[in-house]
Amino acid sequence: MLAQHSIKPDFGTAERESVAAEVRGMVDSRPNASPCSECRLRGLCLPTGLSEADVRQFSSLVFSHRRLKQDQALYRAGDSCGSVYLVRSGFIKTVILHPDGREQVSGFYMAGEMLGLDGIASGKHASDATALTDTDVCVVPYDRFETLSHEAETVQRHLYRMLSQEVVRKQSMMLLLGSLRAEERVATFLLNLSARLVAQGFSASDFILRMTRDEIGSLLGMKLETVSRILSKFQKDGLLEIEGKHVRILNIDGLRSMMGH
Amino acid sequence: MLAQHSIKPDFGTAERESVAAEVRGMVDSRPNASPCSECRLRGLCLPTGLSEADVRQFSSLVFSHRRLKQDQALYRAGDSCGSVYLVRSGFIKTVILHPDGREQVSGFYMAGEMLGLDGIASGKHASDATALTDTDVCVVPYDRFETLSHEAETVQRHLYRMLSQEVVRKQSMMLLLGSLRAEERVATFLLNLSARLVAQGFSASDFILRMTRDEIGSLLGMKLETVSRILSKFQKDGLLEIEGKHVRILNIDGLRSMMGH
DNA sequence: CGTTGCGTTGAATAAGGTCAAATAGAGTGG
DNA sequence: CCACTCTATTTGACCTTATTCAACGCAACG
Repeated sequence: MLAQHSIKPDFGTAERESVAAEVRGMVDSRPNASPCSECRLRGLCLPTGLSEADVRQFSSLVFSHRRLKQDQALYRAGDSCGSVYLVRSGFIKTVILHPDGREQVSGFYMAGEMLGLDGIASGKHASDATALTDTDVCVVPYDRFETLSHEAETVQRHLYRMLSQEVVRKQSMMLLLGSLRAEERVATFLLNLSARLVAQGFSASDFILRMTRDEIGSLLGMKLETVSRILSKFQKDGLLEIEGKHVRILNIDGLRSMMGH
Repeated sequence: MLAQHSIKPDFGTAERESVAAEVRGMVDSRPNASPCSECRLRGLCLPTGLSEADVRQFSSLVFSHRRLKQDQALYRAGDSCGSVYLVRSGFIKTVILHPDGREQVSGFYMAGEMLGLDGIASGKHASDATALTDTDVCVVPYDRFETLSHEAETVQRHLYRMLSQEVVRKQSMMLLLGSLRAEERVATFLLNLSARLVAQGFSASDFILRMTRDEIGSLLGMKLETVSRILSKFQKDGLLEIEGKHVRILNIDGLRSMMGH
């Protein structure tokens, strides 16, 4: 019932300051080092079919890059929010807080994925974002989206799409949390993770979990023991091999069939 | 385990056609009858502090109005989506579908609230939207948002905000579904409904549920029997009176204290 | 009136949570 | 390099919560 993800005691308070605040304070400390046109993730975070001019305009939106060490916060709930973020490399989790102190992982974000979209509505972030591994993000102040949009319709539409896509994703999570049983949730989670890793050119069947059982359980609305038991069961059933955080899917169709009834 | 909200057998196939398709076919059958500047919901669906010119521009976005009878669909999952909708009066539920046939209510929408935002990403609606009562909506083709945005930054920003707000709402639902117990969920639901009714000028403590126990349960990730039992318990505990769909909250603080352990 | 959908309630059951113990691993300081 | 510490993970036994199954009441409606 208590907060599950307590702050590591070995962080000094300075270290715990969220980076977002830091970034907002900067004028232009890190001009766009590598333009989007040369980024290997271009196909992931930019819409396909952009003209060179469009890409240049999008590139101009990227205010700076930001490096996070493992366990460092990108932003915290309540921080004033002027930017959205694109993950370049690494892994980030976002966590929502219930007034009574309970908290829940609301998403994991990997290369090419955009986060921070929940902060636009109120100007304050509605969740914490924390790096699960050393992570590199592009910082995109969204007022630039708004002003640039006058010139670049394609870029503007892209943000609309990203926002809508996030609604769709959260909606699927609602379905998962409200209608699927524990085994179905875990199978869905693994296959979703696998598919997203494939989009980055990694193996669909052999990967490392960057989060703990507790964090997986928190996202899926179940206890860590349940996650562990289900992973063990999947292994016993020959669907996958799991050794700590290393997953190898042995029977992807079998796993798929666990997703629905 | 089967689909819970089966189509009423007394609907003919023509009747079941979603209205969205119909609307898209129209050129301009119902020019904006009542401009936004005169709408009593202006404070709800428009950002405050808009200039008269801004309001006029927003008003020009509203393509047409649409009247739905109870149980009629506004759109269905898979329908191609060119508009978002603002509820003028009445009550709409949206339902997400799992590939295996299960379905779940993803939201209820009342006057002043915007729906259909999940369709922007892919150009196809990701859910069904069905009227729970006779309902009147404003149809806002969002390509107009995109083109008009060139002139009206405020209006454009408004859509960003609405989209982001929807992300926040879905996120709160994730927290509810993943971390709250059944009683907490029902209490949260009732108080949320109450607050939204207040925004429309209705009583906070005395209102009619426009949805069935099954639909409430579906939104909250529990069975209709559980909803019924919990409402009865709340009544027994003197928190509220319930008689069918008529709710009267007797102890709003008591109910609030049910939300968080 | 019979039918049908909605709601309530009770009893039995199953799914997942809680508690506890044991093990494995990673990182630390000596 | 080793002992120590801390955290993550696994697994078992038991318990709680919500689901399932079933019966029944009620109101609307053809």
